[in-house]
Amino acid sequence: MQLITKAPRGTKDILPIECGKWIFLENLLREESENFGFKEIRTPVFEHTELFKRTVGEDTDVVQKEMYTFSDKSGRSITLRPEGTASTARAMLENSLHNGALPIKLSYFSSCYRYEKPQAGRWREFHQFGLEIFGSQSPFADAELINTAISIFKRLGLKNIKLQINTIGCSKCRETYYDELNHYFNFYKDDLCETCLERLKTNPMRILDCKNSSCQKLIKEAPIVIEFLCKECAEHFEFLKKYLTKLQIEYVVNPRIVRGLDYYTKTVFEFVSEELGTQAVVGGGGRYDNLVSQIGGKDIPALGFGIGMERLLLILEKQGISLPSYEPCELYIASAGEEGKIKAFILANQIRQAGIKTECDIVNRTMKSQMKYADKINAKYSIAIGEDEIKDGYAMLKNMETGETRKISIGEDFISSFSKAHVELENGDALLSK
RNA sequence: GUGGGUAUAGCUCAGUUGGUUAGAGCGCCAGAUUGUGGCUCUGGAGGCCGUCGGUUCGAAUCCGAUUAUCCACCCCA
Repeated sequence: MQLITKAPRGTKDILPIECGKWIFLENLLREESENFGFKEIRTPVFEHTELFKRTVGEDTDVVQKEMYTFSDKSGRSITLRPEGTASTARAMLENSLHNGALPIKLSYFSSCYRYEKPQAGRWREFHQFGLEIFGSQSPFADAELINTAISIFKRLGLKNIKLQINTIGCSKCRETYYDELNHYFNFYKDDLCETCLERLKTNPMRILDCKNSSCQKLIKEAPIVIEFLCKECAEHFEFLKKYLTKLQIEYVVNPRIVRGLDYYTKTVFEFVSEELGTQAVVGGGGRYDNLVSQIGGKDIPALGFGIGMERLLLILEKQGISLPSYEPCELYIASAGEEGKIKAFILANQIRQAGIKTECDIVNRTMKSQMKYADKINAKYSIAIGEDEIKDGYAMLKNMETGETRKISIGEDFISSFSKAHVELENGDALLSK
C-alpha cells in the first residue's frame, strides 16, 4: 500500500506550536480592527466562478491561470476563492447589509487559493486578513483604512514597513491614460519584451509592472497616470495625501503600483518590506468603486485591503519579534497505581474548574516517566498521588522550576489548600528572581 | 508557464575512487535497588538512501527519466 504522507504542493500544515502564534496574531488583528469599528464576516471557501471573473477580471493572471476551478456534481462551475474582496462584497449585497447603517466596515480571515509555482512567501493555499469599507466615497475613508493598517503594524512592533500609494483613476480618466500609454509604448515597441507586447494589446497598464531591464528603461519615462486624472480623481488623491500627512503617516507615491486585479479604481497602495525578498508586498489594497455595481447593480463605493498572514509571520520572525504560543501546562498530577490515577483524574477535574491547565497520566507510566513528561511539557507545578497520599489525605505541590514544595490537602478543601500553596510558591519564585 | 540548486532516521547532516548487516548528533522510548523531572551513563525503537528504469559481478554512490522541495523570473498575499 502506498502511504499518503505528503500534503499537496504549495500547502503546508500549521503545527500546534505555530498555531499558538497564529491564534495570538489573529486575536491582535481582530482587536485592533475592532477598535476602528470593523466587525468580522465569514464567507464560504468557494463561490460561483462567475463572481471572480466579473470582479477580479477575465484578463488578469489570477483568473486566467491561477484559479482552482471545478464543476460540482450538478455541473455548477465553482472556484476556491483566490482573494477575499469579491466574496465579501457578494455577501454584503446578498444579505442587504447596505440597507443598514453606512458605512459598513468588515474584517475577515480567509484562506485563499491560487495555482502558482510555490516560492518563498508564496503558497497555493495562503491566509489573508482583510478589511473592507462599503459606502463611503470620501478620501477620509481611504485615510482611515490605511490608518488602521498602520496601527496594526505599529502594535506588532514592526519596523521598516513602507507605505507606497498611487492612484489609477476612475474609468473616465483611465480612458485618456490608456490612449497615452498606447501611444508611448507603440513608439518604442521594438524595445519591449514579448509579454509586454501582448500587454500592449490587452492591458497597457500592466507593462508598468514589468521587471525586464529594457522595459524598465521605458517605464521610467512613461507617462504617469497621475498626469491624466480627471478633476475629481486628482482632488481625491490630493486630499488623501493631505490626510495621511496630518495623521503623520509616512508614504511614498509610487506611480508604478498597478494592482493586478481589475476592480481597483482611484487609490491603490502597498505595504512593502525588505525582509521578504522578492515577494516584498506584505499587504495591499485600494478603492474599488465599481465592484459592487458590477455584481449587484447597486452603486456603492468601497475600498479595502488584505494582509498576507504567512508573509506577516515571516517578517515578524526576521525582525526577531517572537509571538507567544500556547501557555504551558500549569499543573501536572503524577500518580501511581489505579487508585492513584483515578484520584488524579478527579483532582484534575476540580482544578480545571478553577480555570487552571491541568494534565495527568493517561499512558499508565511510571512515576519517573511522568515527571520527565511533566518537565518536557514545561509544566509549572506537579503533584504526585499514590497510596500514601490517598491514605493521608495530603500531597506535595512542587514548583518545577525552583523545586520548592508545599504540603496540600487532597481532601474536600483541596482547591483552597492548593490555591494557598500555589500563591506562596509563586511569590517565593518572584522573590528568588529579584 | 520558464530557468537553476537539492533529495540518506522525526530533525540537522556524514557516507572514502562504486564493495559485506547504512552512520553520528539531537529528539523519542526505557533502564541505572522496584513512588518524583532537569545532569550523567547504558540500552532500544526508528531508513526500500524520493520513485522508476539503465550501466555493473555489485549502486545511497555513476547515467537517464519522473516526482517533490528550495530559489529566481512572472504575478501577487
